[in-house]
Parts: sequence; C-alpha cells; structure tokens
Amino acid sequence: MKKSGQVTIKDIAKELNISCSTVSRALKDFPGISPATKKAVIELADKYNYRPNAIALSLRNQKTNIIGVVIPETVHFFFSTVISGIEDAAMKEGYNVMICQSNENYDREGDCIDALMSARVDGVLVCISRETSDLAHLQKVVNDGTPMVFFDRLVEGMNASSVIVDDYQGAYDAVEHLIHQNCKNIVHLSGPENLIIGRKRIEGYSSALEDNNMPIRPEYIVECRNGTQEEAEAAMDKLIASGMPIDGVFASNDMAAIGALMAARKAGIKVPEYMAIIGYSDWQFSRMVEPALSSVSQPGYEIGKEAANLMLQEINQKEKQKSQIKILDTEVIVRASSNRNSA
Amino acid sequence: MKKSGQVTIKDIAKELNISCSTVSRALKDFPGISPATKKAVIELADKYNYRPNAIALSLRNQKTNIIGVVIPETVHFFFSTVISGIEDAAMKEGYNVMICQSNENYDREGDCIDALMSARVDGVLVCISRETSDLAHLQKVVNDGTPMVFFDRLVEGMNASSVIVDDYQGAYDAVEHLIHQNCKNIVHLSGPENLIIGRKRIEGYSSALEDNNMPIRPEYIVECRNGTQEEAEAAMDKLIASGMPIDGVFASNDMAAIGALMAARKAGIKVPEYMAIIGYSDWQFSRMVEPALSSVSQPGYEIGKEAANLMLQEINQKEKQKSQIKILDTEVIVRASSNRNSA
DNA sequence: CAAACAAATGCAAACGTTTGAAACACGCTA
DNA sequence: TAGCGTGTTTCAAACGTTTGCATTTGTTTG
Repeated sequence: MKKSGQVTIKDIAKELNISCSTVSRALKDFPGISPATKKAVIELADKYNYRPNAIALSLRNQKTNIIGVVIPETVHFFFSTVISGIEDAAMKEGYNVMICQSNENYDREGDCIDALMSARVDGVLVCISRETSDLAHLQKVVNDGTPMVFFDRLVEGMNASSVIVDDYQGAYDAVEHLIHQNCKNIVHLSGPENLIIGRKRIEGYSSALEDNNMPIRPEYIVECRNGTQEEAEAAMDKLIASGMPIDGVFASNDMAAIGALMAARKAGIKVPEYMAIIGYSDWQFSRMVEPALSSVSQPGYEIGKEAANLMLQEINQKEKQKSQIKILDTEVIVRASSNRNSA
Repeated sequence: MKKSGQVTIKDIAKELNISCSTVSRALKDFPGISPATKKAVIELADKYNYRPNAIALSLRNQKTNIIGVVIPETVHFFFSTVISGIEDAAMKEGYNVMICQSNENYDREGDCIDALMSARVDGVLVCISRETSDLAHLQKVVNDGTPMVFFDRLVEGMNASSVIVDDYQGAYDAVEHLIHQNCKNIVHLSGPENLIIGRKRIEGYSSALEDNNMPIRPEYIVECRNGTQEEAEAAMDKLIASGMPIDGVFASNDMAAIGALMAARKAGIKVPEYMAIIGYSDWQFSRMVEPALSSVSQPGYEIGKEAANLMLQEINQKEKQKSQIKILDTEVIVRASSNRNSA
C-alpha cells in the first residue's frame, strides 16, 4: 500500500525490483525491454492506476502543456463561448487551460499575467481590459519568449498575433441595415474609445453614413464607457429629451441597446416603428426581449478556437513566425427591434 | 543576456559567483546571509524580473497551489458567477484555478477529472453533470487522498463536503408565492430526476401544495431533462392543448420558464393574468424578457466562494475532517410574470 | 598562539521523470 | 578462451527549488 497520493514510477520500480529507467521505458514501449518486464510493469501500473506526474514532466521538458487565458469577465455570454472554443481546441491537443479574469481592471490584469507566468504556462491568450492602455506587463511576456495571442480586442504595436472580428464591417453593416430601414437620424452608443474595437465601430458607423450621403454629426456619437444598460438608458434619456429627431440607434453592445429600448419605452416611442435599434454581440438574451433585439453576431466559439490553434501552432514551432491577424466575419441578425418591413 | 525563457536562481548564482542556496536564502531573507550579499541578490533578481518557478516548487513541495474545477458549462450565467466566486477566493490565498467543462457529459467529466489529477491539483471542486450517476471516477479522487468539494448539485454517498442551496425551500417558496397569487392549477416543469436538486425541487413543490391543502397531480409534473426553452415550450404546448386549466407554472430553470412564456404567448394566454410563471436561478436575462420573469435566485458567487474556502480549509489541515454540507439560502424574486397584484 | 566561536556560505539530496551512455549477462565464433 | 555481438538493464544527470548539515572564513578569547 502506498502512503498518500498517487503512485510514482519509483513505487513500481521498487515493487518489481528494477530501476526507474526500465519502468519508464516499459511504459512507453521503448525498444530493448524484455516482453516479460514490460508486461509486469504495465500490469502493475494499471493495477495502481498510475498516471505520469505532470509536474515532473513539466520540469524536465520545460513545458507545462498549459495555456493561460486572461479574459475580462466570464459572466458575459460572448466570453464564455470564447472560453469553450479555447478549451475544446486545447483539450484536443492535450493541453489544459488556466483562466484568469481581469474584471476589466488594469491592476488585476497585471496580477493575472504574473500568476500565469509564474505557473510557466506555455503561452497566453489575452483579451485586454477596458482600462488597459499601458502595455508594459504584456511586453514582459513576449520578452520572456512566451507566445502570446490577442483575441477579440486588437492590440497594436506589439509583436503578437490577434484573432478578431471585422468590427469595422460589422458596424458598417449594422448601420447600413438601419439606413435601409429608412432611418435618417442614427445615433451610435459607442464603446470605450481607448479600445481599438470601439474606434473601429465608430469608423464603420461613419463610413456607412458617408457612403449613403448622410451627415456625420458628432452629437450623435455618445460614448458609453461601461457598456451597462443604465448608462445607455441615461444617455438616451438625455438625447430624447433634447428633442433630436432620433429614429435609429446602433449600440456598441447589447446591454446598451437594451438601455436604449428601455429609454424608448419610457418615452412612449414605438420600436421599431419610430425608432429602430440594433446592438452588438448577439447575446443569449437578445432574442428574448420584447421586441426581440437585432444584433451583430460575433462567432465567439470560433474566435476561441482559432486563437487557441494559432497559439498551439506558435508553441510548436521553434522559430518565432511573424505575427498575423486573423479576422473573422460578423453577421447582422435582424429581429423585430429594427425590422420595419414586417412591422 | 539569458537564452530564452525566464531567469532562474542558478542564473543569478552564476552571475554573482555564489551558490544557489545562498541566493535562495537571500531572497526569502533567511538569517545568516550578509547584508551585502542579500542586497546584491535582490537587486539582480529585480533587474531580471525573477519569478520563482512554480513548477519546481510544486515538485519539491508536493503541492501545486492549483485547485481544479469541474463544471457543466461556463456559458450559463449562474455557473460563471460561481466561477468568479471560486477565483476570487482562490486568488486571495495565492491559488490558481484550472477549469474544465464537462458539457453535461459523463465521459468528458471523466476526462476532466483525469486531466486535473494528472496536473496534480491540490483539490477539486465539482458540480456533476446531468448524466452522471456512476461515481467511480470521483471515488478515485478521494481514494488518492485529494480533497474534493461538491457545489450546487449535491452528491450523496461519498465522503466529501458540499455547498448547495436549499432547493427544497426555494421550490417551496416559489410555489407558495404562486398560491398566494391565487393559482389553483400549478404545473412543475422539473429538472432531470437523477439529480438530487431536481428531486428536492419536486419535494418542495409537493410540500407547498400539500401544506395549502391542494392536490398533487402527477400529470402536472413534467420532466424537462435538457432544460432548454424548446423542450419546455413543447411540453407546455402539449399541456395547454390537452385542455388542463393551468394557471401557474413553476419551472426548474429560467430557460424552461421562458419556454412556458412562449407557449402561453402562442396560445394567447395572458401572463400573469391567466397564467403566472416563475423560474429558477434568476439568470441575467430574466429581468429583460417581457413580462419580466419572476425567479428563485441562487447566490452563485457565494456558492463559489464558500466552496473554495471549504476546499482551502481542507487542503490546509493534515487530518481529514468529517465532511459537511453547507446550505445557502435562496430568494424569490417577484417580477411581472407572476405578479397579479399590480397587474 | 592555539582554540573556540560565530557568521557566512557551500554541498548534496530530494521531488518524479526522461534519456544518453555505460554496464551487465548471455551465447556464439574464431 | 578471448573476443564479439546482442539483448536487457542500470547509472547518472538534468529540470529549479529548498534545507539540514558541513565547511570555510574571520574574529575573539584564554
């Protein structure tokens, strides 16, 4: 009987009166082990339910087979689908995943990175927090030679690959959709402007207006930093109260869109008849509100899968490739909140 | 300049022409190191951004400072709040968290356990999948002497602690609330009956009826194994079509409640006037549907926090304590879908 | 001035595994 | 019988860290 904990190669060697090397080789059928020995070893290993100690392996191979993930918050549907994609891709290749939540907080993001680097993960997938603008902590990672891949939120000026969606195009498509619904005064509830995705969506919004010969009015672009329903609702309250003839809203995320919906409801503005609304991300609940919310859907699972695969690829090649950006397509999902044709 | 990867104690020792032991001791100010040496070591460590190699430490200490989590699916709001609770509690004590999703699948749950055991996590927190009834893979964990704590879904017949909510009482309260709303024919869309939480909720439902002198009709208890909206909607369609005078629905989760809502809408049954509906779990979107959904809220974050703390406690004491069950309270959140007083 | 002491540092083993090289035990040939 | 080959096994080092014990150095004391 062994003490506590799991059986080691040593235990097996001792019981069989042979050396560790022999046991090790027997288990991974190396040439040059007698069939009798091999059989005995394998049987005993089975009996004791032997599993190689991943820690010892990591130390010897300088490789943990763990990939670290820094993610703003798992409570968001979008991010949890990303995690699923990452996990499936990683598991398939025998990797484990270590997840840290930054809670959209800069300091905590640093702590996460530290923890992952101490754990000697083989690579880190990161989606930077809203607050992050200084990149020193991330630079340290690449300096250490640890592969890093960004997902969802693009980070520029760092030698690392990214997997993102085409935010410009997604925004463009959403706004064009509103224009096709005959909206003339379209407001954009934008995300935080220090994130590139926020800027890209503004650009998409602007281009769509421009291409359709509609004016771009700065007062129609309202930053909603936190992306909460309350924030957006308050912003919309103000816009509506100001008397602007708003008949379309493109929100940078679905919570903000819901905020707009609530504000419209409060003000007695019918959606979509007098105000068409479309969000971004296509969260799970979007189709459940009344009227069901139109949204730009992002392929979360695919983002995770692609990012993980890119990472695994980088881990498995000695030479650092030059970094690449993988752009996945979005899709405008039209539901009742912006559909004036059937309404 | 070091090769690739991070600096080790050895590198520092070599550069300073001293031994590893000295460096190690200097870094954790052991007595008996000259101030000069200590200073030099610490400065160099800072300069090179030295972090102790967690792998090496794990091997030496026989302790990884990682706790493993096996969870059905992170995409559910409830579970992601649990994860947040776990992560915060763990991080505070210097532990990392390794999460595996079983996707409610028995085989994959086994794989998760294997992966975590190979990684030599110091303990595992598990919420068993819907499919799980054989417990052999979990028994192996406790046999290996690895602490294990169950959360949310109670598992009986195993020497491990649990952190759960009072499902009986939650169900009881929900049904009693419906009764107070003057519902006479209350249907229960139940969860999978191999889960204890499913059975507890049925018991709570039944007791509430009994205590209020109302009959318990087996045909009013419909099992919705998957807990999806579609499944529940189909079940309700059938019940409504059968002509039963249903005026109240207690669903075992919010998705199922939404399914009931949809079925009612389709059938032209006004909610809550002619049918009051209440769900379970209080998911994020519950308050956003129309009418806003009443629900029994479970303290997900607290469950995670409590479970993690229980785990850490078990890890830190040599002797195995006898296992305990921690029961957290639920709360009935009344919204429009079951509120006939203001309607 | 030798002995005793304290202070500072080094040695070596251990955690579990892998792996190149060395060693051993055979039987066979010259 | 020495030499050789072959098939099987063991040795030892390495990964990065900690730590009981031994060692070195320098100073004080009798």
